[in-house]
Amino acid sequence: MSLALTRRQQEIYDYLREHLWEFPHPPTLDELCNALGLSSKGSLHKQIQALIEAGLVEPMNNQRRGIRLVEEDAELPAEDALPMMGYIAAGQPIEAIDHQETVQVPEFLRTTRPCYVLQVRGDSMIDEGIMDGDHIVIEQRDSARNGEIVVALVDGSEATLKRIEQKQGAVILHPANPTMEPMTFSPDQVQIQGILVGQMRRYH
Amino acid sequence: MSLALTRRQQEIYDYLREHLWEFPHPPTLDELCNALGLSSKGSLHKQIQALIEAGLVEPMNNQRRGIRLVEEDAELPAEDALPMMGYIAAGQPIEAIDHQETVQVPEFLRTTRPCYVLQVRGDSMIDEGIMDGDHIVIEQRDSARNGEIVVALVDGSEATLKRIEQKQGAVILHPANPTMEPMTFSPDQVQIQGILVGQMRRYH
DNA sequence: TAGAATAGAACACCAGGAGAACATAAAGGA
DNA sequence: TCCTTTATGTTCTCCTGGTGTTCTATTCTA
Repeated sequence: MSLALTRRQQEIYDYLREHLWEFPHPPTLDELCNALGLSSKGSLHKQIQALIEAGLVEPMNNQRRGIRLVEEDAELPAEDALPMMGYIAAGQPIEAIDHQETVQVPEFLRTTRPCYVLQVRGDSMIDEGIMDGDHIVIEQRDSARNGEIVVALVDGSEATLKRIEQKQGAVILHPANPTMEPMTFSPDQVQIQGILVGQMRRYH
Repeated sequence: MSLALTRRQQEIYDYLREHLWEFPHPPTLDELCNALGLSSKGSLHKQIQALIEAGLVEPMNNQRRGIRLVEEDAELPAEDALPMMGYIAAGQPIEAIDHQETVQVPEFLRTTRPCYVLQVRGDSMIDEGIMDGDHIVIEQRDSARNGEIVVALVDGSEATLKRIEQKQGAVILHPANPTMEPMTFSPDQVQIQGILVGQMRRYH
């Protein structure tokens, strides 16, 4: 298979892959025409037909609202996927997500030890360039060196992402946000769950 | 097959291998002429024809789908690798790196269009959470919507990473650093080279 | 001097678009 | 149950411009 697509066919296919999910129902030809700036569904139908013959779109035999992409068959074995554990917001427990989810993480953003991914909520680390919505890669560990950014569980309930400073008999957690104050705890109040090793953000 | 290439044919082939990926679609003869500084597609066609006969370029028999290289079924280091083009520091040309280098980029940090990776030098976008040393993923484009963060070439020499605002007859580039001022240019001073679609940082 | 490369014009060809007409399925209504 | 309406997919034809192809004359270069 895999006939060579013309440029326009490629464009339309790209568009479908990018925007198809936005439609509440699979779109009609007219709706797609509208979205693509065409004024003749006949023309679009011809293009779609080509994509069907190329095996990229499921054939729709007179079905209505029948435009669907064929399943990306191969679930990538995803050698480079790490589990997405949930959301971390300063001062709250990590909010786990129910269904198993994974996130692709390039090799250089992780370590050789077990890692997992969290998504950040809130701006408590904004001065470190970690923003609301960022994905962060955490290496699983129960101890840290001073100056590392850690996921810490305070009093067994609140999870936070903070820079850590450990002294004799005290643990100080420094947020990276000028509107927040460092907080001091006794070592047995603070349980380290991992340290920050990578961060990713998408802009689109 | 495997006729000896003339010098010019070799040059063109080298160019294709190096720059073909930059085109959003396989380029037409006219586009390639433009890119190569030729003014006659007839001439280019003869050269391309020779490359086709040598088995290096996919034949296009009156089909209009642009110039494609035949599949180098060889290497392709990783499906998810993008070329690392060099360093970008506000106010300086992009510093290209000589040797070919690639960076692993997870799928959700890029788009379906051609992308590449730069490494940031300096703090000009620090309020956007983009810090010195970060890897950024750029989608190759020559236009942008207002509010997008772009790689812009100013006066043909200085490259910067800034949020763009385009008005009638003026382009304003907003740095995300309180110590720097927005700068206004005329549209023909500013050439957009791509838009920011992803960002990565390592902490170890 | 011969082959390579370029410019430029002219040509051939079809992808892609518009739009109309038709076919068919879903939804109602009587 | 049958007919009508409506929404939507399908199939046409026609046309245009973009795009590949071919040719010839000219310049470049070894």
